[in-house]
Amino acid sequence: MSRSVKEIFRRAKEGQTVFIERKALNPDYLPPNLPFREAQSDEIAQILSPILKGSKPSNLLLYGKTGTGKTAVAKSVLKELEKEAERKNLVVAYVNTRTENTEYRTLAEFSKSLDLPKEDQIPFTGLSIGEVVGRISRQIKRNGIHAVLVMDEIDYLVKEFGDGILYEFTRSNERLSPGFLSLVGISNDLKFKDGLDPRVLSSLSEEELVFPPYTVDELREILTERAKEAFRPSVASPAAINLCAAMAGSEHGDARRAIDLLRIAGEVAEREGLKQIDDSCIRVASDKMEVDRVDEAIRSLPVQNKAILFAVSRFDGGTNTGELYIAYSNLCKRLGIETLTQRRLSGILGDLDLLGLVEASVVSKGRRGRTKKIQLLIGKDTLEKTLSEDPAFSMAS
DNA sequence: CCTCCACTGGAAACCTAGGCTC
DNA sequence: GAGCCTAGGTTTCCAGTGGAGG
Repeated sequence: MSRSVKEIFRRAKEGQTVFIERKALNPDYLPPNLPFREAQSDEIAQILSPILKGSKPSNLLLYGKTGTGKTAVAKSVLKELEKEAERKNLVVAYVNTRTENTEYRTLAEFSKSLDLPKEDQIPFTGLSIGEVVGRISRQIKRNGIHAVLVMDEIDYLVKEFGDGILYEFTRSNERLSPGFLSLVGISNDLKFKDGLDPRVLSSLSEEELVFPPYTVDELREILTERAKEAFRPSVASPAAINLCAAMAGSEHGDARRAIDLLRIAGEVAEREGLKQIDDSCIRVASDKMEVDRVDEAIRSLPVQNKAILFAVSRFDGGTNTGELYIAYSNLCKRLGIETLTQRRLSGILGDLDLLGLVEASVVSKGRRGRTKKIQLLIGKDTLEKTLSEDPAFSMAS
């Protein structure tokens, strides 16, 4: 072990590393230009441009699956917009509602960009949402601020807390005059509109823009560009980049995933002391990402779901609901945890299926009834290893 | 073509835990 | 603190069903 530690340090000292600029492959790195998103950038710029003449731009909604460049495009246009604006009362704010985690913190974060007077500062806690909205509105009105607020992962906010603050913001514009507030919502989920008040929806989606997934060819080009920044020359061969693009893109053109894959492959190569990323690095990286994903998915499961998953793993070659329920009940008794009903088990199986940990499909066996055919989709050993971390399972297996 | 199994999956009631208000 | 509200998870109840075997 100490030998490998020494080896690592020696390599680092000699600068014999594959990276020049590792952060070019970080998930939140904003590259100087965003290939294949020119159309979207232009359109957003077009929609927001009235603000430079002092009038209110339409609200805007951006849609697209993860890794289609929504956030990056939005951020880069805003950066440009800020540069362009000579007016001092232009405020551009970006908030990710998921990382802020609550309505209150989302608003508090926004308020930081508004430069509230001392007596109106938003404390960590203690105010009602209405009061916070009030202070923000007052400030916008008083100083005639022209504000653009980008709300990333807005679907999360709506799912967790409803459309209350969106409602406030979308209909408050008369009260803000001479200032105004334009909203740019970013969502992964097309369905989130269902839960919205129709008035909010129509106001929020005055303009809509859909981000299509990247094709494999596009991913390849994106990766090539990033690789040029991130790695020493010839570390990432075209063939390696091709493979990354193909592996990550086969599902749904997720650039984030592709970039992660390339970064991890680079880390693998570095660790192995290679000067080039080869196919095996990428496969190792891909496996690692998959294992991490599964691991994380299992770890964050509630006990009951874990127990059911464990029960499924007892059956090689699949099982069905009735059989599984018996096994599961016994397991619960053994572990000393509550036993849920069969109805519930059926529901949880559906969840596990959605997570891709288990395959559960309804089959009919004619006279012998209908049931779910259930199969474990992940390695038994990974599962057992991860589950054994949970104290409730220490004496299982 | 009908039966009838072994469940499925919808609907609604129930049961907490947590947060908020007074 | 008591009282109220809400959100999730769970249970209860039950009508519904694909298709092998009659």
